[in-house]
Amino acid sequence: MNRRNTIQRTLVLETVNKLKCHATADEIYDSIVKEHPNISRGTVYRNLNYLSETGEIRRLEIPGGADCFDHLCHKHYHARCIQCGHVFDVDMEYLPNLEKNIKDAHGFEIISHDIIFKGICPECKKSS
Amino acid sequence: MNRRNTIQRTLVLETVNKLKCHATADEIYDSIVKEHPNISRGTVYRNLNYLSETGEIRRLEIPGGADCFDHLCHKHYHARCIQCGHVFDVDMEYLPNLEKNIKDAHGFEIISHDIIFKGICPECKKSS
DNA sequence: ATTTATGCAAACTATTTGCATTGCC
DNA sequence: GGCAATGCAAATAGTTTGCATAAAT
Repeated sequence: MNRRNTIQRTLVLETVNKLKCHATADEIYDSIVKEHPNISRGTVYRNLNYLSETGEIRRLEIPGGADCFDHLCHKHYHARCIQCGHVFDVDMEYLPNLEKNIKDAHGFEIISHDIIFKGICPECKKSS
Repeated sequence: MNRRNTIQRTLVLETVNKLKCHATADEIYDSIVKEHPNISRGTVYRNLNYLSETGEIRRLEIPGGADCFDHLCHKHYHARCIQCGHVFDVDMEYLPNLEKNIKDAHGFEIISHDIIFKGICPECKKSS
């Protein structure tokens, strides 16, 4: 299980860092293919999984949508438009103590938490 | 667009109420098929969508998993085991004021929010 | 030389949709 | 009778996987 730094791996990591936030696997793939037409979707997915596991990038699981990948930045929350599906960052303090509010976790060991706000984005509000 | 109360619709609603919480479309379908072998998966999905829209049941979008459907109960938060994928209720007060903590929503109109804790459930902790 | 990683295609999971038919109101 | 809803199957979206080949160490 020795890591091997392939061009493809490097490309995926660089592209996630370049796109900064909320890029889906497909967007990352699209961005890479432009320059490297031979890379395969499977490889992009495999590397996104690998890099999330090593902690080099962060995976954001979107309810009702495709997973997104972020470069490492401060933890923050998200809002998703229920109409267009777009994900936005929310300007709100991260609540590291939130997990202490749990009265009884029934033996569940908590590792992290996400807050996802749902609503209508400005764009969609305009066109409705 | 006049609602028509079919046997299938009634069955889906009753089954969601019976299973109480966190039943996936598939679990709901399985439960109904036992008694009514002719019902189709498509119909179950269509009715789950319909009943969520009318507000008769609640849809819970699970990041990285299948959507769940709840009968109407008090709002609460969830924890999902990153190993087995099971969803649990969390015994923690609902925070109706959470949305007020947002400093700048950039014109985003917030309708609701979810908090999802991630971690390892007691079962999976045992077997690792 | 070894063995991890790739490319490709096929498989898979969750869900939606087109269409002819059924059956509620 | 009219139109909403069904059953079925095919389509879709997102992602994973098996396998032979390529390439990093």
